[in-house]
Amino acid sequence: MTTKKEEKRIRTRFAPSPTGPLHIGSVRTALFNYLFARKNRGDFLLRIEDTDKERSKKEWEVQLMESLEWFGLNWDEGPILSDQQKIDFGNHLVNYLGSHAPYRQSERTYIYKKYLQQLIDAGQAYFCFCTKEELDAQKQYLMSIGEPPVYQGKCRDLSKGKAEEYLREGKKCVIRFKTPENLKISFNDLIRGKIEFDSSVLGDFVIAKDLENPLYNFTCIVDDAEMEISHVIRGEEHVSNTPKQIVLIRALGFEEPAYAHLPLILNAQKKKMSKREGKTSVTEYIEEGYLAEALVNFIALLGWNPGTEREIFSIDELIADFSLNKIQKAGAVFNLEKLNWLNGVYLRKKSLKDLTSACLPYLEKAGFVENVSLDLYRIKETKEEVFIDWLEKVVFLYQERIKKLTEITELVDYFFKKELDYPKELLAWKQMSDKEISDSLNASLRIISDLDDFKADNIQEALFKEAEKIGDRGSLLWPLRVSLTGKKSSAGPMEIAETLGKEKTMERIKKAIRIMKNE
RNA sequence: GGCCCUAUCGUCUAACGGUCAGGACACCAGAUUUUCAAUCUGGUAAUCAGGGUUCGAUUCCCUGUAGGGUCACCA
Repeated sequence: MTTKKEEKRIRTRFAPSPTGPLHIGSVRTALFNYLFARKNRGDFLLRIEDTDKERSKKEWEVQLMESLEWFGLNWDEGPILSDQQKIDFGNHLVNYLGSHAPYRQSERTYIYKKYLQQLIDAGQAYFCFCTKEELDAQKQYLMSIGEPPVYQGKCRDLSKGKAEEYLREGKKCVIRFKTPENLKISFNDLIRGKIEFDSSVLGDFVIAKDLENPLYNFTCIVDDAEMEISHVIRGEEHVSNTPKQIVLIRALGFEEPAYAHLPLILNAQKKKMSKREGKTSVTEYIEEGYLAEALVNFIALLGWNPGTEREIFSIDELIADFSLNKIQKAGAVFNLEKLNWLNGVYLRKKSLKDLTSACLPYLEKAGFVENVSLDLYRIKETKEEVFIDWLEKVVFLYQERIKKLTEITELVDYFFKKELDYPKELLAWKQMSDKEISDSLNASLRIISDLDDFKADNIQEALFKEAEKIGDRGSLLWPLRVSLTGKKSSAGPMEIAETLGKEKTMERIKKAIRIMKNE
């Protein structure tokens, strides 16, 4: 005889509803489910909770899966893709999905119906014919006298005959669960410890609009049981749903999963992040040029810590170090500054090739270049053709300076413009007089025109030699740099000159000289 | 309002009941530098309050305070 419980396979799920873009908090929920499953060599499932037919849209479902793909959060199993889904999802996503389509609640109505009927037959659920107006008034009243605003059970003991009669008449109704009275429902939250509720605060809650239209709390527990989910890891806002789900689980004789409720991600006002203020959907962060690695690293550290002082983690390293008991109980403010820093770290880590290809869409969108053929681009304004290698040189100059991919366009715009537009005063380093500026620019022009091998090192050597005579590098380099970029801050002038090429460099210095002459 | 949860630098967080309360971001100063970054060095900055328990409390208990979540025929 063995008393040791058989090791249950770890199975988690991410269960979003396709009613909008993926929320940053949902990504963290997905990530933690993923990390926990991978860490324990278990399964990670995706379940689309689209029981709300009004609000659920296929477009959101597609976008949601694309976001998950972007983050690299792959799920393990699912039904076979239908022909309709292949059309809806598009080639790219179909290729990506392979055989792992997500579970969709809208396709599982027959399952819920079966269990719903079971509860009704057993007298554990009943039809309620109360009107919305009636219920609203009741709720108002209960709250005004400080009682929990729960259903008072008017239809609870309606006779079977009467209910059937109403049903036949086509009277509007819902299905309520007959919540056991005077019952303490407690569960052991893996993050928070024991949490207890009194069943009186639950009331006879609605579990379905009708047999064909079950509601969240019901579909959720049926699916979790059917899919043999071992750990339900979800946001803190679900704590109050848990006792409802537990009484349903018991009524249906299912096995209770383990629960872990994640602390919320808060905005700067310490409130639950909402769409109203700030960016909450991941698509916005993607568009702004945050990298998946950076976002994953950042989000993981929001409410979880490795127990060491390490800050940088790849997703595989997170899997290796992840554990639920290192998760924080209190909500965490989304700290954009730290995300920016982390993104910079990952941007600097990227190979130049990868970074450049990540920047290209932004450069094209800004109208700087257009793709001509494989590696060939055309600068839109000058019609000049450049190879990808050259674009890599441009990007390289700013690899250490960008925090987000969007920033690349304003940083490098001067490489793509025919004419630079800047005020004359910008050419002055400290208190330089007009004459000093002109002299400085002429000196740079002379030095550069004398140079044969136009490499940054050579340019620097020649320039520094001249600067020594003047005794001040700034008065030579600043005007030169501004003449090439039209900006008060940028990468170094020698590197820029090399990238620009001798001809353009000279053109721009000459232009600056003309500006000094007020021409 | 009822119920539930939470509380360490501005923010994310570390600290078997014994640490000088540690790290990271941000900020400030210095080094480097033509500028802006990057980089390096240093610095400012916290245990919500009051009671217990204990030789000793950030840590355990109670009360208060503050903040958050939730109270749908949404999920």
